[in-house]
Amino acid sequence: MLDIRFIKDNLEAVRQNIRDRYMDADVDLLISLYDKKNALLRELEESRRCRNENAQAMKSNLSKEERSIRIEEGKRLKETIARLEAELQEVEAAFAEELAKIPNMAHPQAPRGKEDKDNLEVKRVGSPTQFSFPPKDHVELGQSLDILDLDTATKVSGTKFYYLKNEGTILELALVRYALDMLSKHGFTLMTTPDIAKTEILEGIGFNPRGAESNVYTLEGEGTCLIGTAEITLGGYHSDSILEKDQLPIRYAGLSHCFRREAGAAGQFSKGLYRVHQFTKVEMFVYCLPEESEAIHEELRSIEEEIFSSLDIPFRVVETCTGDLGAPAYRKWDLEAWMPGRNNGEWGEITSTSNCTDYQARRLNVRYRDKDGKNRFVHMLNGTAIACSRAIIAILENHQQADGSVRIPKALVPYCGFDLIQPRHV
RNA sequence: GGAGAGAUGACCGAGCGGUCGAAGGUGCACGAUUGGAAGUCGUGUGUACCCCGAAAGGGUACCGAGGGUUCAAAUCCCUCUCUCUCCGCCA
Repeated sequence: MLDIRFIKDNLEAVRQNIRDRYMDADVDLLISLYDKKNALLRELEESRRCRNENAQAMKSNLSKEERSIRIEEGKRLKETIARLEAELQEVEAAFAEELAKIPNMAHPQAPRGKEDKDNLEVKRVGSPTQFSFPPKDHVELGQSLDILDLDTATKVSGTKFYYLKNEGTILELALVRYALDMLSKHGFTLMTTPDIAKTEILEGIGFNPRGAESNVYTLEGEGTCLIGTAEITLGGYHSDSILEKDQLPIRYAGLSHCFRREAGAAGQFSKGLYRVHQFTKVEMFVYCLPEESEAIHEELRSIEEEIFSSLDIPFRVVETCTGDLGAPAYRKWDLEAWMPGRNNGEWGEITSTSNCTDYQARRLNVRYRDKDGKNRFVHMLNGTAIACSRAIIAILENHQQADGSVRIPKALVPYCGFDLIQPRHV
């Protein structure tokens, strides 16, 4: 969330930002709730002050009559306070709800636009793979290599689930280990995180677990959810704490499963492994000082580039437009890999890195102590190292050969223990 | 899952209806003493929100969390969470 005082001081900028993001939030309602809340708070505090004064006065020796007058006064105040407290609670809840709808401010350079087609290509590494034969898509390849089983997963678990088999299983583990080794070299602390988190943590990160369009699986009667990304568990790790300034930046690499409902995703490209309900991901997460977050954001992007360059996968980098940023992000870059099997060759998102500045830290209450002794909110950033399912698509489709086999990228061979996957079915 | 013990400020630890934002100690900061250091002495030392303001200042809340009793709760009652010990179960 944003700081209400920042909003008050920058009303027009906040309104413009909401328009730029094509979001639905009512700043004027928010401000009127804030003013109402404060008026009630003042009234309540005044009543409490009277109550304390009254109680204080009763410590001394009083006559019977005086004492009973005081007690009556106390009873009256008690009722007033109870009434005001109930009213305040209501207004505060409404205020919090509106405040949560206000998105983070956007980086001045973020392209203004509504949808992903308005994203700005900023860089290309490699060029779309050329084939001397008609390339297959990863679903076909996965079946002929006998490393992927979608049909049985549909029977057992439903659509958008999958089994990895044989070399597919190894390939996923190899990707995980490869990413973890690389992040370890870059100074990240490795973690395997829970796959479940409390609703309040989800909300702090900026997810809305409830509501019809929610992408989150909630667990019945638990107040918990299946996580959609380890960003949640890594961002919640230091909630309600004050970090030492000299321990920043903190870099975590989190391995977790990710669960997404993907309800209403029918119209979007969803063949095979691209849009699934469960996948495995290694996520980068950084807590840092405000003044270093922009540089660290670049660092996260360059690590993502390093990973996919070293896997010999052609990709481009796009800067996400305002309408596609999502509420918590100040700035976001996506890496899109070339996917030869997708609509006869298309770019498809494989990673994403966001600088969320202090938007998440404010709600999760993650601070550090500054030189002047003041507690300030940290900046929080996240980025995908490897999302296994999509990385597997990119590897299979780009590294397929005329005989139907798939070459394992050199960097991954030591992790796989094989350099080629050969067809089992014809 | 069952039985018991506990949760107080940066830390240790007292308090067990009104004199408690909270004794005492440790730590930390500043000052004095010293050639310097140790030591000693003195002073200060939480967070959040609201009001006012140039600054100073004032108010409210916070003693694991939530609810209750009372004119008044760290203190009494209820519920929950967490930690520790023992038992059970288990990968």
